[in-house]
Amino acid sequence: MTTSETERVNAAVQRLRRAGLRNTAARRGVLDQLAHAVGGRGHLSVSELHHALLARGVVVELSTVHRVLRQLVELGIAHTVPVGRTTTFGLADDAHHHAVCGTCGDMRQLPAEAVAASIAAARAVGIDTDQSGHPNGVVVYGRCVRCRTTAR
Amino acid sequence: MTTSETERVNAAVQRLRRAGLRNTAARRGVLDQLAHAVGGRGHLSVSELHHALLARGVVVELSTVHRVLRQLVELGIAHTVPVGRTTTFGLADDAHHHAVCGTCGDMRQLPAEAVAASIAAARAVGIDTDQSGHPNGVVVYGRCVRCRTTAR
DNA sequence: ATGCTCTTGCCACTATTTTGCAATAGAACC
DNA sequence: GGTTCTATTGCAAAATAGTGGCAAGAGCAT
Repeated sequence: MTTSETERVNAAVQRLRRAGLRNTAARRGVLDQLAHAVGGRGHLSVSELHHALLARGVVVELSTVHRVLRQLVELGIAHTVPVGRTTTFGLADDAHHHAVCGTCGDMRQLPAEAVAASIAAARAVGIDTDQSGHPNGVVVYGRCVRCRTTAR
Repeated sequence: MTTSETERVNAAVQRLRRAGLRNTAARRGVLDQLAHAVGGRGHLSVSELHHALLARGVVVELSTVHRVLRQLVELGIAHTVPVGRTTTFGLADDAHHHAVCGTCGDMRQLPAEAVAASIAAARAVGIDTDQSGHPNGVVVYGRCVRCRTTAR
């Protein structure tokens, strides 16, 4: 884990503490994984997260991972992106949005500027994204190059 | 059902026929409901669709509704928008995108122009939405006015 | 070190979607 | 209209995802 990852996890733990939540192994583990994942695919499903934790020796129940993630989302520390019928989770500490391949689930980040017009259009019809916590943000569903060239 | 709704359903049935699929009561029923729903909330969940069909006297199994919807999506006749942990379905015959309240599930349509920049940004990172069928399009997740003022 | 209370494990349960297989029903052809 | 071929549906069972209760266990303020 790089120092930047450590810092992000620490910052998140501080926010938990301020919300009156304790610094437990399960929460640190989940935050570690999320911070680590940002380098790669960016987001993880609950079971990916769970397996990664077990592989690292952090023994937690799947239901606990669900509970931890739900709290992180409520506090705005993590955010969700639905991919197919699974929900994926990522750290929400820098403002970004997502482009997802609906076929393989691969995901890329989109900078806030790129989606500003969409957010403005949504606000114009009464849907506001300027709320901490809760699912919010822009998701563009499409297909990645690989899935476009491979099969149909 | 208005004539425009009938036309949309007929057009969809033609596409089914061209794809070698039969014109069955279940498929017509689902298409009717989807065309009818566009006037209101726009999208329906599988069980909303199922209940609506039964209420109209179209007796079909829930699993059949699932199968029909999957095919419609594969053919690009319908498209999906994930809302919480349920999937909602709508007709895809006019190009539109969605703004969704993550709290109550309420949904508004966004015109293609409004989200063009987001689509371009996604394409720039390798995710292309110009594919018929399969989940595609822009979804803005936020909160509607009612859910913003009510509670937190 | 103690005690208060948040957290977790464990487990049962709901909700949603998928699948195999036999029976049924489109539609092309006679 | 009747026949035939095969896609489609009903049925039922199972896979997948997430939730909720409760007692045991673990943070953390003192």
